[in-house]
Amino acid sequence: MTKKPKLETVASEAGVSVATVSQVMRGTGRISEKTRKKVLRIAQKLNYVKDGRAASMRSGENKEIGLAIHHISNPFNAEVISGASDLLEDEGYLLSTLDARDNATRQRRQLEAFIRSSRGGLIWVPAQGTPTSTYDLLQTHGLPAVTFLRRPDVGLLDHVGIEDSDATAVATNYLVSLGHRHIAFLGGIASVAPRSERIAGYRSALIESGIKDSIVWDTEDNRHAGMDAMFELNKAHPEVTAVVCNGDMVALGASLAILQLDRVPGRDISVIGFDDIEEAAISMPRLTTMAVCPYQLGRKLARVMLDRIQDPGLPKTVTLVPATLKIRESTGTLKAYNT
Amino acid sequence: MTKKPKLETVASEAGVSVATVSQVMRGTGRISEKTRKKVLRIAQKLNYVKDGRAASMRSGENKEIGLAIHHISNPFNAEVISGASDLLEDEGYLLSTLDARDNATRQRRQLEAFIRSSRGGLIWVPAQGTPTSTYDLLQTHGLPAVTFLRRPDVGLLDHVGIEDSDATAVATNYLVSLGHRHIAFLGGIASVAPRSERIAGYRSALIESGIKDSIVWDTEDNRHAGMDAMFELNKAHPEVTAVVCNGDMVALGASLAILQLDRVPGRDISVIGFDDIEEAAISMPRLTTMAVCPYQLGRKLARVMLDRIQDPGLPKTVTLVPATLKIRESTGTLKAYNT
DNA sequence: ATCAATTGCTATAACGTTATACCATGGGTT
DNA sequence: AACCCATGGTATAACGTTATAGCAATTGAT
Repeated sequence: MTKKPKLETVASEAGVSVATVSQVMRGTGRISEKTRKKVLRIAQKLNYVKDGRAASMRSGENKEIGLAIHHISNPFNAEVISGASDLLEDEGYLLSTLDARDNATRQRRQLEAFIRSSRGGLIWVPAQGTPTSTYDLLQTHGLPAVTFLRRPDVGLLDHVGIEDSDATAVATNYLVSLGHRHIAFLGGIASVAPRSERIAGYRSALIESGIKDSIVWDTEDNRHAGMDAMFELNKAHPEVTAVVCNGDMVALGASLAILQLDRVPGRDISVIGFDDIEEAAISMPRLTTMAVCPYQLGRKLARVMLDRIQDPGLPKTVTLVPATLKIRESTGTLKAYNT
Repeated sequence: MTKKPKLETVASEAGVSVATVSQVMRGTGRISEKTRKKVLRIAQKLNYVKDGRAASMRSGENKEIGLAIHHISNPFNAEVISGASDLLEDEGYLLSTLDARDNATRQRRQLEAFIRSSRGGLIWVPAQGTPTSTYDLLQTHGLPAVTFLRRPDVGLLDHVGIEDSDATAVATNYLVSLGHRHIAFLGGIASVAPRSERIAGYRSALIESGIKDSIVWDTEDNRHAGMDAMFELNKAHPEVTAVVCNGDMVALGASLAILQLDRVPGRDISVIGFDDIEEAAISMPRLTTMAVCPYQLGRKLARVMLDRIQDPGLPKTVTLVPATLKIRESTGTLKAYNT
């Protein structure tokens, strides 16, 4: 294996200076067509790839941007990543993903590594219990950052999220319109955004309809936990005939629990999800949900990130995308015997 | 926002030289306890984080390693990532993930970016149709690399995979032992490893049992595609009473299709998966599958990567982990009227 | 023939680390 | 006093790029 080629290697082989080679590689400066061709040919022959560390150090540019999120396996998140990645790649950036599994300490370490390598930007969902010192860290190092889904109290960063409160209110109102009176909110742990806002939407819808009973039940946002939680919820509150879920994965888990209790989602107990992941349209029964288009959300995220990189002086922006009710079979009118 | 602090900033504040600060930060050299404490205190105060680009450039070390995979949203892959990430973090490395969505061109671009930034190492699943030039690229630049799941023909890299052929034979034999005679293989596209090996295992098991009928049906490896494919398969080959799937996601999709045909997986048609993702244990019906522990697989992968980094001269290794049959409800004996 | 402008290229100083070599100083031993 | 040898530091040259300034030629206008 020959030594890794650098500018100098190419330059001496081509009989020109490193400056010339550098300019050829970047397509800048005034270079005759003849030497340009020659340098390119030799660079290709030697398999030359520039050292991005040196380049980025000198030029201050870095086309690698990071995305730090909890639970990449969540299909919603995965689609967001696809959307962001597609748009960024079109602009010559590279998106790499970190999964902190919602652990603030782990996330801190990961963000430090990002700062260490002076990444071009960061899109992130703050992990649960993120201390303000982490926001400070980003601030002092001037890393262009956009938060996603969870909006921190310190509003120093750009943010892209969902109209959580409105959407959850719409979902709740829909269940009320079907005749349900005992409606629970299921999913999420602690009161991190956006869960707290969703609960607010849920509560305000109930109050508007003159329903006093409000039941909020904690779970981690995955299928298994959602299933277990639904069992518990049903045991503790058998009167509940409808649940608004904090995400489709929880809703799918809840549906599973209902089926295992020999009831049918949408007939005996109504379930409404949030996200509209691909599986929602093919599950049994098919899931009624508050749909947001995660792919488009990802693109929006990338757009905000690019704008921030291009002009760090811009005022901070907050973008909230709406969610729309998608009615399928997991919801239905309240049966007579349940009233 | 203050300027980004560097060694010099810390040094002048502490009244020492940059060399001293550098040594303190790395815990090398001879430094008195007194100045050590002082420097550390000031570095902390200034939120100093070293520039990894400069450090890595000078020292030749890089503690960032990359994982390039198709479809991070696949729960199996996600668990592998967790396992690898945990072990690597313990050793002070950072793992970031790239999703090429099984596109060779996209993957090529991503790997080039990795070489540009001289990452410490690469764990990857070669995308479908990866040209040999991509392997060459890794070779010429000496990037320590480990392939995963899909073993390239050019055996120049370390590899960690699954005993695909054996496992699929075990699955097929189990179905035969339940009385099934018309068994199909469902999932995967084209003949990339490990699918071709799985098909080999499936075929050899059939031949051993004296069954001539072998049906291989293509699908992308996700739930939706699996469902659609099962519909088609059933239409084309209504005689099939059992399917061996190329992954749990396909198997879950197939189960869904069977249910929608008003049949029951495990009673009318047997379904057997591969991977044993978390959902397999809670789906309806619960999925019989060839279980591998993806988390442990991830750790193994990280271990191989670290060994390779530590000693690039080591002979290349190939590790194949076994899969074990986990019997649940999606498989059952052949009913009389089906023979 | 003179001056100005353009073309094509090069020399060189950064960027922020780390590795190496080196230099004081202050004991202990003879 | 002369020596050795720790101890606790510092100065400085890399690492591989890019940005800037500048220098010969060549061309074109007068």
